[in-house]
Amino acid sequence: MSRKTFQRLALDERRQSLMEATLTCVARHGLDGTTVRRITEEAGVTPGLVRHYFGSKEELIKNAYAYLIGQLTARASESADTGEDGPPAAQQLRQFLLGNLTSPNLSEDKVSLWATFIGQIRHDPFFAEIHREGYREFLEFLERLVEGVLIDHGLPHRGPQCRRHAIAINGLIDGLWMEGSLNSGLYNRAILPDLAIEATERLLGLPTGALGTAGPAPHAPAPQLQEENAPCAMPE
Amino acid sequence: MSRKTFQRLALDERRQSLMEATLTCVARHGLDGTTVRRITEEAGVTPGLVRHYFGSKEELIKNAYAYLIGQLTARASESADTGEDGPPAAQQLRQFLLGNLTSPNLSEDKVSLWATFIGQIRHDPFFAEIHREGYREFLEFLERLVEGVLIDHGLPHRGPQCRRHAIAINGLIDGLWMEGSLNSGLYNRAILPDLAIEATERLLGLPTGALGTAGPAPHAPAPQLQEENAPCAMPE
DNA sequence: CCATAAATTATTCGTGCGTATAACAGTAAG
DNA sequence: CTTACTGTTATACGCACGAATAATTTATGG
Repeated sequence: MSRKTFQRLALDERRQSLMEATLTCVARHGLDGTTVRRITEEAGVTPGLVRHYFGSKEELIKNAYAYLIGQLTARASESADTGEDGPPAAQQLRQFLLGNLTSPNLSEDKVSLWATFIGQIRHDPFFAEIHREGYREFLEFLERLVEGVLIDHGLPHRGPQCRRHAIAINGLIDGLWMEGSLNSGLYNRAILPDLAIEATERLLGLPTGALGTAGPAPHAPAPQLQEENAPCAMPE
Repeated sequence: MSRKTFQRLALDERRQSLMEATLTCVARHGLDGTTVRRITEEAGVTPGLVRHYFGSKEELIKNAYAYLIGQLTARASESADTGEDGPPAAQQLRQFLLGNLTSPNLSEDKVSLWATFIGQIRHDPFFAEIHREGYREFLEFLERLVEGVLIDHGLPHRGPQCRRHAIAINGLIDGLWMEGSLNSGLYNRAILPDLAIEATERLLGLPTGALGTAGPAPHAPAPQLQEENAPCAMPE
């Protein structure tokens, strides 16, 4: 009987690989079905490595959650690129909405992971802190976009008003993202981007079409009603 | 050493007691921290009863989830009483929004439970079905309220339009409910009812105040900013 | 008041878990 | 080529879990 051959990976690579395997397991089997043995099998290593790199299973899971939230918020923010001379605020906001309500962020895996961890907030302050930070970042980013759009349209844009708008739009995005990702089959999820854009226009008191209601993007064909981007594990 | 004395309970009482103990455990310790021993200790009985009444732990948890969703949707619908000669549609919609964004539905325990079970939808069709049914009921109820309000204001109220509005408002409610219940501390959750009412007015194109923006209810004093309805287990 | 059935407890069993430890192997420096 | 280091594997331990079974108590009906 020979010993398993193995590769030595750089510290960060191995850690990342284990965290991603953890997320895959949680998405696939839930937190209760996520065992050290399964995680390490998914990552192609042996259980001992969890202790070596993270000290305990619990610590690994916490790190994996922080890793996930980092991905989600980063991707959401990047979808609307706010450079020095970037696109006008309206288009940034539009892209932000689109980025949150289309693949890959609109995914059953992601919402499943997200919900599972939300359920932990109550019992562990660490999860609460990570969530809180991610939410704050999301909200402040959205608030800035809203302010820009209001200014461009000559609408009142005092701080508290922008914040209220951001809270409402954020709620709208969250709710649509969840139900859309879960895809109960009560409506075609492809209608969500347009629906959110139109709703945001009304919430902000913008004229219809101010955010470019028609179609998914300036260029790119209208999406056929794809079922689910099926074999999408938990990529980078 | 004497044997524990016990009470014989009616079938439904015992089942309900076990389901409530299960929800308490899941809210407090998460699904992974919910064991048969803990559940039955919470209910004041011995582990054998789970097998006796539900066959297995898994079956008990599924029943508890269905029980929870039944409570949530029932309470949400009842908050806006739609009787034969009930209040006008606007006030019903207003009460519906209030009912979802104030205690007891706005609760960290409830959202924690809800999220935990959402995380199971992906791996078990039973959970998916329960969720789907609850969501459908919620959405259709909301759609009817929206239609009533639009009619009263002489606005267009074709079916597809009502549905789109209902989807958006439902998303708004869900999102605000979640973040409000989690109470990240980024804003006072007491602003949510007003915020939601104002946002709904804008979404539907109603004149400001059409849903009675000011104050929480026709009669009843404005709520002081209570922190959390603290020792609130998981009552009926 | 007794007999019968059902509800509940007490105890046991096997399994899979997280973790700890020791042996091994890939890597890099001298 | 050798040596030291550490990433990695292999194995074992103790414990808590879900489930099953047997024993006992409560309630019910004649």
